[in-house]
Amino acid sequence: MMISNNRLINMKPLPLENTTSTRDRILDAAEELFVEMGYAATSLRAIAQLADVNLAATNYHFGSKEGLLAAIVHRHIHPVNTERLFRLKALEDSGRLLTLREILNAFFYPLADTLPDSQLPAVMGRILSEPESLTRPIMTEQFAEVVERFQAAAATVLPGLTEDELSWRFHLMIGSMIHLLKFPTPIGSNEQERPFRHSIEHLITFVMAGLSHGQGAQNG
Amino acid sequence: MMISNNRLINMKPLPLENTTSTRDRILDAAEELFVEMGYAATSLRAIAQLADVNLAATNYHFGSKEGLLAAIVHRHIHPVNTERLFRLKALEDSGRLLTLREILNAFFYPLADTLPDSQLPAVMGRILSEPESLTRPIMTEQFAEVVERFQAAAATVLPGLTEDELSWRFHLMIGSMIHLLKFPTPIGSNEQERPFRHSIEHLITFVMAGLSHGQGAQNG
DNA sequence: CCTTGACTAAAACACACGTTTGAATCCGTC
DNA sequence: GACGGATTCAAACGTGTGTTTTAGTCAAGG
Repeated sequence: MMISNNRLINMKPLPLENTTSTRDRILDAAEELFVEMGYAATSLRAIAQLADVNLAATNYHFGSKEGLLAAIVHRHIHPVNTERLFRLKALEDSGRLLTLREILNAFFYPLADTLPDSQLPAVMGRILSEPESLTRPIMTEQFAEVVERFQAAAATVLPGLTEDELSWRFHLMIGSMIHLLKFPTPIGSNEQERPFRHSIEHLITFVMAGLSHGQGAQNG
Repeated sequence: MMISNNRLINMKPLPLENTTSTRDRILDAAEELFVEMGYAATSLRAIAQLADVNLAATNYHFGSKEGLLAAIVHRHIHPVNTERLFRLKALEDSGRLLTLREILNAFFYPLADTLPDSQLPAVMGRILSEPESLTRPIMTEQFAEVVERFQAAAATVLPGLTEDELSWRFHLMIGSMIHLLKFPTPIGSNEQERPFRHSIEHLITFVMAGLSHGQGAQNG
């Protein structure tokens, strides 16, 4: 990703204009098209047209197409991860003995709570499904720390599991989560649309069973 | 997808040449590159070069880039689905009362058994993560029937679940499966490479707990 | 009022893409 | 050994891509 030569490209605090800024219109349009077509199949021209913005504006504001992607991811996932760590810290600071359910709540519910009605599920579901070469830098930068922290927390309430076994189960848990982001309701079901919280609830009970099976009493 | 004007494009029985045919070399090369770069980011020119084949050969043999993708999927998934249904039928014909474990075995193990040492996990993991517009026709054509059949079988051994609840759990199960195809071992773990059977075993115990929680005794 | 810097506009650049064409070559069959 | 369909080949077509350039607009500051 080339760095634009005259401007920091990523995290500029919004200038709080009364009308939507060019920069934000690009982010919104790009998001919509990435979800629909995938990253590679979405052209900057299509983004510029949908955002009603000049073609060069994207490269001006984000340096490159990849920089644009990074900005989209960051906008969605940064507040979620902040909230996740905040909730986990609150749990740990309570001094109580935690339950697995509490830990999973702290991990998953920020996906639904932090930016209500946001496009987060669709956006992240699609982006996390892009080829590894595109995904890996984003995954590691945005996720590694959080997953590690939560896996450590889970280890304390699942003392019967080896580290390897726990990482296997976490691995599969992440798979369920990504799939649910991409398809928030069962495919081919007549389930009507519901708040994402509802999907999260199914996810938590499912993975809680998967994480804790073979242990003693399931807490939570 | 355009149909080539002088040839059926998909299912020609291999001519059994002593040396690898052009058609097969294209399939092998395309597979490798699709896995690495994704569909959209892989050019026919790169495929032709890797396969040591003329650029026009792909369109000659498969009609279009999309036809090539369909042929790749079919080559991997058709024998697996055949084997899945065969094993399920064998179970059902036994007249016994089945266990959930038996049904899941019949569903998942063909992924590892049917084409030993094949590229199936990587290939399908990547392709199933492509944008929906590309994926959907493939999913429905190749998967709908099998999933429906197995979900019906699972319903008989999980009588305590509503149809909606079961489809939710199946939905999450498929997510774990796809993720496991894409990443056969936990990310960031020091787990060494193992046969795919080993990943499958983790998958089955994980989803078995997720599918059957809240039920009575877990059978299998 | 002029300057400055952030931003937008229009056009072009250089290149890669999927696909098509039409001739050349292979190869089993008559 | 010539015919004919199957396959391969080199070359080109038309289009779309991400990016860059150059000029222009606009609002605030000195």
